[in-house]
Amino acid sequence: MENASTDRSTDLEALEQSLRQEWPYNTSLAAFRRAWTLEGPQLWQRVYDVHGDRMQIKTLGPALRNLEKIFNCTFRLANTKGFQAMSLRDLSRETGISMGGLYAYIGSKHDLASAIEAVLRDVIDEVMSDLFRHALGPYDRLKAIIYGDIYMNDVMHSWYYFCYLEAKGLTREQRDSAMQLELRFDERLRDTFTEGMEAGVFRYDGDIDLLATNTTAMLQQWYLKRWKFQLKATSIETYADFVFDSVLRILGGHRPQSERAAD
Amino acid sequence: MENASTDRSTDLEALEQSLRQEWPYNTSLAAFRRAWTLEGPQLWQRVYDVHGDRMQIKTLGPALRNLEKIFNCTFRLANTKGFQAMSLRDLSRETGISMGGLYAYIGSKHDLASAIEAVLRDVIDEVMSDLFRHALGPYDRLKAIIYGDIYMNDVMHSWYYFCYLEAKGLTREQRDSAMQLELRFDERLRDTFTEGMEAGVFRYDGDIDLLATNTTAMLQQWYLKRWKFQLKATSIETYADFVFDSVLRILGGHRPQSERAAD
DNA sequence: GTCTATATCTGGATAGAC
DNA sequence: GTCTATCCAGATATAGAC
Repeated sequence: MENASTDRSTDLEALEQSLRQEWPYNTSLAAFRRAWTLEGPQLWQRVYDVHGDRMQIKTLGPALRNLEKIFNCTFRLANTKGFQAMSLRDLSRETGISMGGLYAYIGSKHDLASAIEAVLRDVIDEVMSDLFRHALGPYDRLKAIIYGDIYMNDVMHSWYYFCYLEAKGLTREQRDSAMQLELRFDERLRDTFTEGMEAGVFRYDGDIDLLATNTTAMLQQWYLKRWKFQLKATSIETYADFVFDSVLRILGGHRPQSERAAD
Repeated sequence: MENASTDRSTDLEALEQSLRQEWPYNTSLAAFRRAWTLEGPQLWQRVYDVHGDRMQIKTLGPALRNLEKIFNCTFRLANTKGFQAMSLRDLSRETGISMGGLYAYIGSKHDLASAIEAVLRDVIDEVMSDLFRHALGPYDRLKAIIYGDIYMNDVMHSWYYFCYLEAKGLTREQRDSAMQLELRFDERLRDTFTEGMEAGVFRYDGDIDLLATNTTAMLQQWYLKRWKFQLKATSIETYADFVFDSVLRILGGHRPQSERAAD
């Protein structure tokens, strides 16, 4: 991933460059997708990186090709009839891979669900780490969180939807980590609110923890209520604008002069 | 149900009496529970009314006693491991009723899920019909919807949670009705907003449909994110106040003089 | 690396005794 | 009205050929 350097000196460099600038990936869904390539071969490569050690197949060519088939068909089946209700025979038929073949890619049915959760966490962690590595003012930070998260929800829709609805099938550890991840996201929102209030950008005398919690909930709607948005033909930009606008209205916030930059 | 008269003349009477008054059941959770008795024997009687024709047992005594066991254990099992993952042998062990015994109360495993959905719909319909039979001003109507819905979510928590997460296991018809019910709820919120704007009680220039949609989402949080509210020890009154306050802030609304009544 | 064939078991559902 | 015993479809998982 070119966007997420793990090298310390590069981190510092990026951090300085980005001071007082907008997060560069939230200007549009198209820009986000171009920057983060969470689709196509790079996605399946990531799946292989995370899950490869549990596979018998080591040749990259067929591995990536079949991982794509297996995961995509799992989403199609699980997100309509449910993961428990989906049999591996269903999956075999749908992918065109035999039963025996499937087991060269997954250790067990549960392993498959587990891998999906692990890959999604990996992606979220990478994108959010990058977002918080940029030093943004509270207004731009809030904007980056909201737009970035909705874009990510959109690109990784099947993954989020699966993890939300099949959480009960995961291990205790995985459920706990998922809860921790959500709590951490809430905290980051809350800290952004607090920071903005201290800076005089927001003024709000209500319950700031609950506001963070419910902002998270509004963001999750983009993958949880897809049927409704499709029915009403609501575009992703419309929805992201709406969420941002709603939170600002509650917070009593407007973009401060000091944060006006490239945008 | 004493609260939901189907008699027309009584309807009109209640309607006149309630003009310009608050909905009488949203003053506190305790008041709501006292008025609507959605627990105990009356609840199982309702289950029997809705689902009884599919049962072999016709004697009311054991019927109510075992229905309570079966449904409560189903909630405990399904809401932890999932309905599909729960076997009827699990349910048999948990209830203390034999496999054969269970089948005297349900036609099939799927029937059980189906009955849960049907009973919940019945309750929602009854409570909401009553709410909208009262002629309230837009401010009080909004308050009644928000508090009433959260109270109902709380009392019927297991039922809501089950229906939300096991929706995929239901028939196409049932899923469609559930979606219709939610859309109708959104519409009623939206109409309340519109009415309030026309009356000058609210002023809002944003997307009113999305606001209704996301208000519904905030209300659903009370049963979807119970783990978070328990963790943070958020009381139901605190949460209901917060949601009402947030929507009012977005709408730019305050309680008008004209709607001040008994409260 | 992929397939066929098969072992093994679990779960839903029913028959019939009490 | 409730239980025991049993049937059998369908599920996961593996062995071993190609």
